[in-house]
Amino acid sequence: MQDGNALAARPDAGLDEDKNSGSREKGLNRVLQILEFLHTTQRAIGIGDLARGVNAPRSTTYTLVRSLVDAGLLEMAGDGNRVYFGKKLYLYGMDYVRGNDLLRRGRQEVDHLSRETGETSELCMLQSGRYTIVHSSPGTRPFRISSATGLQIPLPWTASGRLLLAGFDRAAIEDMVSEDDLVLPDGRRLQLDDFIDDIAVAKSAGYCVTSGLVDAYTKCLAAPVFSAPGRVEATMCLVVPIDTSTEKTDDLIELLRERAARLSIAA
Amino acid sequence: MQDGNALAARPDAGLDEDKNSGSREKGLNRVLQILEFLHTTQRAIGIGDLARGVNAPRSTTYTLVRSLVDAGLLEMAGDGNRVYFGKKLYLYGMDYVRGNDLLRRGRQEVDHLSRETGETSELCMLQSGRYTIVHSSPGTRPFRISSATGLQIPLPWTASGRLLLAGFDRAAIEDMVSEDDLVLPDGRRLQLDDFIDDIAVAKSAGYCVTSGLVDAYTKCLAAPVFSAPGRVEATMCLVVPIDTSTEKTDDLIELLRERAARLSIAA
DNA sequence: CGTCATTGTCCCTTACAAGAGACGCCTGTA
DNA sequence: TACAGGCGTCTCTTGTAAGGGACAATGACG
Repeated sequence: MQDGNALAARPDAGLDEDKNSGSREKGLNRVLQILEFLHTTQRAIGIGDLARGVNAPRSTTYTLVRSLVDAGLLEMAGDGNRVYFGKKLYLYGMDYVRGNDLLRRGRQEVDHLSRETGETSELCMLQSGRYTIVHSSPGTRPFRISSATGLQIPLPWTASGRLLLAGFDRAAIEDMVSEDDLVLPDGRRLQLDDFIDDIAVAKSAGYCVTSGLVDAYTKCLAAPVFSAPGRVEATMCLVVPIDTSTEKTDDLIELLRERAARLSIAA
Repeated sequence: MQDGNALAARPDAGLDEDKNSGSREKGLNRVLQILEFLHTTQRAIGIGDLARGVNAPRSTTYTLVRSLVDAGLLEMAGDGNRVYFGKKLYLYGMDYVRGNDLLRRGRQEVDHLSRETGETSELCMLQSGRYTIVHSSPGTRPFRISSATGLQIPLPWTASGRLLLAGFDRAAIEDMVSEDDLVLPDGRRLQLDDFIDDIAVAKSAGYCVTSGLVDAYTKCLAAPVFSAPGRVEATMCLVVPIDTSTEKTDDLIELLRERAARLSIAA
């Protein structure tokens, strides 16, 4: 994973001022940082490296990791001195799925849609103010568009982001979008006003299409999933080659909107 | 955490360091208890009830829940003052699956097996000294055998339990199996020695069948999945009607062992 | 209308966990 | 052989978070 492209190291814009002055940290916060760190690395990691990664004292890290391993939230990886997520987290995650109609049905719908169209399909949500790919199904194209579940991407880079922010006022949007988020991967810079305009357009249109934002070869089609009238809870989206014909794109959008609407019903 | 399921099985067995004398608890431990509690309730719960459920002061519980909600590990449920697992836990759980070949392939194998045979199929593992159904696929019978993912059952009640303990010595087994665990749902009581004998038999046979242990209508066929020679990492099992013919049972065991062995290879 | 139970917030105290650092143990390499 | 670097454990101190408890605001009774 390219840590370079702003996904991993995020100073968290503003208020979460990084007291690196070594102020004593609450154990729980350290744990949350550890989990988040493992989520970004996506692999087992040594405890020493972990301590360095979350900028915590070694002794503290050992203590916390032991607690977490005992609890089953983390597991020691095969070779013995590395840790990664544990079975407990998987079980809790399954509990979440079970308790969440939208996610459960959304996953099925996404899988179905990608099999049906052959394109990469995703279910996206806001996750504590950030755009998150909650589930994705790869499609059948020879080149696979990279989009791991759980990946977090700046909202302005995506079509879904424009839909997910439909319900929020300007202040809330400014709050969620950092300056860095407005800079696209290719270096271009979006204007916040333009982005907010996009959101309004997407809201009234009931779908959104972006071309060549995250990369130059794809466009992204997205449709909103409502949890209540006007409240966008999630989006379904399709990632297709940027040269897809207008007619085919329109067909796909139509299909996508229909499926997204179907998800909206009982939520 | 030994007292993890205290509320499910034994409302107040008392023996587990239940220092209700008001000893100050570490925040992290409280959090672990909260998560475990939500796992057993399987539903959103009010913060007051939660505090009562984990026997924690209200003020502390509010503080912790707020942290967890901010972090996305928990979410406020729809109506507003209830909490349940959050998206973050789902994402971490998916990370676990991704980083765990055995689980990923095991899930597929189980789904496939149950479609193929029409019987309920499960993947089981030891989870911090407890038997856990990690994944299950319902099968096509009219009466559905209840076996939720994440369910924890006393080891002696199951065929898989006998296989999972194959690698452990007597002391370790005694440590994992409480007195209560030896009492079957119908009230019968197993002798620990008999259980340990069962384990030895299962180990050398390479499979295990139990009839009418958890309930009177089913038998359970299980085969071991090895992560290293001799080390049982998981089991696959089939739950079939107790009156299934011997020949069919034998066929199923054969199939099961083959599939379990296939899982073992690369792990 | 009172009464009782619950919910969410706040403040103050002190028990205790986070952290610094030293220690012994490995393994690699110069 | 000596050194450097990482790992895992342990001890001791002190800053701080857990907890007790009071408070206002709700809502459910009768």
